[in-house]
Amino acid sequence: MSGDHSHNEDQVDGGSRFNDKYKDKYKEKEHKHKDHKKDKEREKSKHGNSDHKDSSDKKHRDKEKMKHKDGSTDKYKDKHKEKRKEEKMKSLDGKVKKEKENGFASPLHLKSEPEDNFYHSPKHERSLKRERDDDNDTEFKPKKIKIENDKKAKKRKPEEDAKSKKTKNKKGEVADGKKKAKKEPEEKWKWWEEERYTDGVKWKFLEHKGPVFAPPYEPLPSNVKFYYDGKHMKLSPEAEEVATFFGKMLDHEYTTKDIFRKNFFKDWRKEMTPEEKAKITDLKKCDFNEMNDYFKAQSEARKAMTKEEKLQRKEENERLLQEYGFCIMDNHRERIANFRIEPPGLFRGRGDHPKMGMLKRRIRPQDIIINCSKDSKHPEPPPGTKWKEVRHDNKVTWLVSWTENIQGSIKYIMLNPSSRIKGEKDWQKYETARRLKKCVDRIRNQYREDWKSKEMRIRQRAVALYFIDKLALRAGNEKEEGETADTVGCCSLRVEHIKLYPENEGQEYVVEFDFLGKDSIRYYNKVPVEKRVFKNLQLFMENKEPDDDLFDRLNTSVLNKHLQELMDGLTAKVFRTYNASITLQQQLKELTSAEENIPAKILSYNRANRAVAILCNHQRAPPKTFEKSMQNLQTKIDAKRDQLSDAKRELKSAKADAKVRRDEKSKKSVETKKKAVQRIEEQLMKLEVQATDREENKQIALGTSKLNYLDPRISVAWCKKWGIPVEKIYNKTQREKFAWAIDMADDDFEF
DNA sequence: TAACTAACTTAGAAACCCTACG
DNA sequence: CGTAGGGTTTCTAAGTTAGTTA
Repeated sequence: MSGDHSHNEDQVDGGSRFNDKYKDKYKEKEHKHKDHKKDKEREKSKHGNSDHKDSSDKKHRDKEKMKHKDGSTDKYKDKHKEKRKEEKMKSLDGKVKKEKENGFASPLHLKSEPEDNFYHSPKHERSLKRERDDDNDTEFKPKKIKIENDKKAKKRKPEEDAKSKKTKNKKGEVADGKKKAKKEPEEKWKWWEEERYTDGVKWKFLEHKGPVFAPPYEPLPSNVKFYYDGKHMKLSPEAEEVATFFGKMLDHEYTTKDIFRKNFFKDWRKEMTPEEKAKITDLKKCDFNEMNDYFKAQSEARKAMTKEEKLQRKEENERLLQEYGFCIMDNHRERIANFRIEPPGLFRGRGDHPKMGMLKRRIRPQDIIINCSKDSKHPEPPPGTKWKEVRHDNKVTWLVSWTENIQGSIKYIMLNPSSRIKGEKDWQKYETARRLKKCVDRIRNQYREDWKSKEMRIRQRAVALYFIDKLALRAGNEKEEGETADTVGCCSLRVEHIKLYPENEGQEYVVEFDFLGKDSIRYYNKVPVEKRVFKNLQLFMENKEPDDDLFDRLNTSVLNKHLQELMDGLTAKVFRTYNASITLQQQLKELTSAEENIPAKILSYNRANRAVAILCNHQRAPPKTFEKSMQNLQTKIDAKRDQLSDAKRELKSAKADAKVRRDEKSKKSVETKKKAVQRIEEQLMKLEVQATDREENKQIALGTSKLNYLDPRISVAWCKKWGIPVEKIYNKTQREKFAWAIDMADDDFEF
């Protein structure tokens, strides 16, 4: 058997001696696996591999073997094989099925970042006045907030009005004691001009009103009936509530999926009375249609409400927002992101999620942990109830937490992205990425060196890092099989996810990636790689089954530990941030031309943004109405064209007329006509740009990168440089989130 | 060391709402 | 004035990362 392990050993062409210790360790781990099936599977695959003792394998093995001082093993990484195999048996076309229905198919290539300059990182590096080095620099002058300067005040006028309305309202807030403190300055607080906490403390004072619970269940009116096997059946309130969750979703594809139905039915039965349970044994015999109709009618009714009713609803919402949607954190009133507790319902996992359809139970006060300062006025639980706990932990940022019943994970209520606590973190994230910029050359040289390492784990680490850097892949943690959809990232890639082509379409050493990533979004890409990478991949894949891990000596923890050594604060995800931001900056430089008008410049911006979205594989399902809306737009364009030729014709005749008549009036008429033509031309151009933009955006989602990966200062600087109002790039919410960047970035900001 | 836990960021879909157009 | 449809907001799932525990 010992030989059977060989493929697991750390060894590379360099070869080395056999290592029995490792084998033992490996065995030990095996026994830790909870599932016996998995052990069996393990054995199976070992046998399978032993069959592959080809000469090259032998050669490697016999030569000096690379050792893994870390004693790393195959670890649990492949423990989940069995299930996957089973699934595959069931559906050979699993891939196709699993794929999201977003129509994504073709390899999207980032046109920029050509191979040849990949390792050249932009040189110019300059720091802004106010900037501080993210980690240790605290030499910030805590300026007191003053009036914003005129320019900005002007620019922000529209929202400012809205803002001040809000700030007025807040006077309603409790103003007791020293803590609550000084009246909020009416101007926007520039937290970025103040010093930060350094010691892991997130706040000194925190007060809030607790969460808003989901409204209690309202039983259906008696005329809305449920039928089982064609016969009316009155359900108990508990069973009825869960039934309505399903009834509401009848039009959704989920309800056609086997797993969803199975999970739902199982959980639903748990809520039934013994009688109901005895009777309702087959979901297919359940008729939820009246419920479905009822809820549809309800939403129609809501839409059809009178203005006053709508206004009333709005005001009620606003009241709730004012009361529960804000907290006081360190003397400032800050917006809470999700102050409403998630209502009960059926779990909607993405992709092929094994738990889809399970009942997400209602959260009650006794499930809730409150976090606030000791010296604050603690939120009251609803009458007759108790919180699970009230704690005062100022090393964390959340206000409320509870444990969710599907995955057993913890959910939190936290602050809005516009808040200081989120903003600082965001800013810091980009500063870390900028620090990476300074040393990325070194790191790239290093991993290129490591491709030649004698140690397998180092080679794997280096190749993985290359992918993360070049392709902006996610780190790829291991996941518990059967708990979530089968998706992967870089470190968890399996052999089946890549194909190697020594030569493909005229290019050498092409790797084809095809896997499901986060949210079960397909990643498909064909990329030429360096020869050494290619050879390494061949080596990593040797004697492995399709569902073996490509990087069996690597996981995210190992990788991140290594990265940490290369640069303080460096982790795998920093590469995504860095590459996204640097790409935007590069693309903006490349695509923006001074002569173009504003709409054209904005198109360029969107294209630069798009390059990033493609790099990060941010996709969306093409809107259902996409084709139609494209057509509509085309019709508009055609109409505009006609209008233009009409206007031109009129201009012509006006000109002719003016020539003959030579009077003021006809001259004027020419001028007007000229203007009209110009105006129409502009409109046409705008429409055409819009069409191009939309077409190019069909399956690409720009929002995610804009919100999470692109240093906003790059965009702000670009706007300032070209005289584009930031509003054209960022909507109100985005401007709130990026207020720090809008305030501090000048037109010469360099990422 | 690996498994587990906590905290926090990132993500696409769906719901909502506003506005331009007929 | 009604409405389509597109932008915005909300929702909550699904990741990453670091720290703790066994």
